[in-house]
Amino acid sequence: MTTIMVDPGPEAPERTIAERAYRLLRDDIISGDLAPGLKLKIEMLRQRYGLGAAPIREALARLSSDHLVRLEGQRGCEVVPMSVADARDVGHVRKMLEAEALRISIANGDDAWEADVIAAFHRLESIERKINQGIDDLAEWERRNKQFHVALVAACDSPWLFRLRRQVFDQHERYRRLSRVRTVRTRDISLEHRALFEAALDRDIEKAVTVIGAHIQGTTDAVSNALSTGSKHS
Amino acid sequence: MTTIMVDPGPEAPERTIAERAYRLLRDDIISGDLAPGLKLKIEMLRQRYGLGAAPIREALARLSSDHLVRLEGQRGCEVVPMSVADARDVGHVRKMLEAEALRISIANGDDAWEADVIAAFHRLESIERKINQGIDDLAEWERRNKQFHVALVAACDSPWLFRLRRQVFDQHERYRRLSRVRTVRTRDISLEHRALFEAALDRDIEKAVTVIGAHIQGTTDAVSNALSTGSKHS
DNA sequence: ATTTTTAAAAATATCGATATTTTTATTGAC
DNA sequence: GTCAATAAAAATATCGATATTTTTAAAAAT
Repeated sequence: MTTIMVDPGPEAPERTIAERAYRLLRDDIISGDLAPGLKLKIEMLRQRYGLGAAPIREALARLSSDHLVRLEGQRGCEVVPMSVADARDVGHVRKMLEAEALRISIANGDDAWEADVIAAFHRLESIERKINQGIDDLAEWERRNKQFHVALVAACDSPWLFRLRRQVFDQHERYRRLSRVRTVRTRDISLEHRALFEAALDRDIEKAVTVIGAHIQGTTDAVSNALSTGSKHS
Repeated sequence: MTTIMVDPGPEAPERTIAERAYRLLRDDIISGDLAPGLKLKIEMLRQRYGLGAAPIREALARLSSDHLVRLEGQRGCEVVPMSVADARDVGHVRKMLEAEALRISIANGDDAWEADVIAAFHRLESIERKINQGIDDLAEWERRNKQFHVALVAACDSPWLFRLRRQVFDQHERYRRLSRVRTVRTRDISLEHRALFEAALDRDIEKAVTVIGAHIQGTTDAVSNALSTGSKHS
């Protein structure tokens, strides 16, 4: 077992209320339950989560450095707004980070890494099959999709690359979720995942990088289409 | 004037005590006044800065997402430790981010950008001359060095790239400062800066990317030498 | 009918106090 | 003398209250 231990990221066990608040807010912002641009009033959040003001404030401070929340001097804070331009920017940067992380991971990955990738892929495939049959569990798909992508880069022995990749992945996820509400699924993402999976296990770095690039670009395009067409109504 | 407006980053005008605390702590961590690994006790910080506990806690929360401070559940927090491995990792990622940002910036930069780069370069050169003559103002050098590097990538129209670049630059700066205490200056950094400056104004993207890569690698090597030789004593 | 002033309401940022948890020190057992 | 259990001290996390600032609403003036 050589698969590298990377720091737990924001997913450590919750020892304090502040951590809990951080997780809750984070999830709700990424999922869109707290809409982009929404003013985050402390009292409102207190009621929503049943937590005290102090832990919530701390959580908001952390989220501001994650660029999910915007602090504004003496006038509270808001969920970071979303835009087509930002979606493209996030896509571009994510492409770069994923590509580099994937390069390193494929070069370093050992047996345990392969096993994890295989497992994650199968879990993802099985839910994608269900979804194609009409059974709708997007939340679970989101989870497994994330796990698959994490598994691919898990052997990247660069904590910094890993961290930044994660941050930008989350940003991208927010766009994916925002646009999925409005869009019809047109491309076959399962196919892209399979291509990615096979390239990774073949240790074909250039192929894998090309595929992940196309994959991310595809998502980015879908997102910016959905956003620019569907932004007036709704 | 096309030079792109990028968000102020963590350098907005200070409207609250929490922001002030953030800035103070941040500067002290990057400069090394608060040593790597140091336990940050609230009472200690209260005394040090003459601020209340609540704003300090908020600042620490923000810094934890910047990865300058490590929160640890129910047992306070500490300045993120430093290591040779981390220095190399930071160097590697910084190289990648600076290169890409520089590519975009050189491609986009207009007259105003050129003017700013020229100005920043001259400011940096003049202090480097002074330092070579023995006049020691490292703090000012650090400031101008940072400004020069910012000027180079100022026309990078990718807020995300800009933001991540800045974060990693700060991390790298912490290592530079830590190691400068112990090291004799051996390479001629002014020369590297001049090469970078000229390549940028010539719009020679590949050259500029090569030079910045070597520049960062040089710093990284100096840092990891200083750290691995001088780590026992001191 | 705007715009400006003034007053009221709301929301934020901060403080001081307290309950909990962790760390340190002490005692007692083997 | 080392280890475990216990007690004291220290430090953290959280709450409730308050002072400040911003926003909203109302009144007055041009």
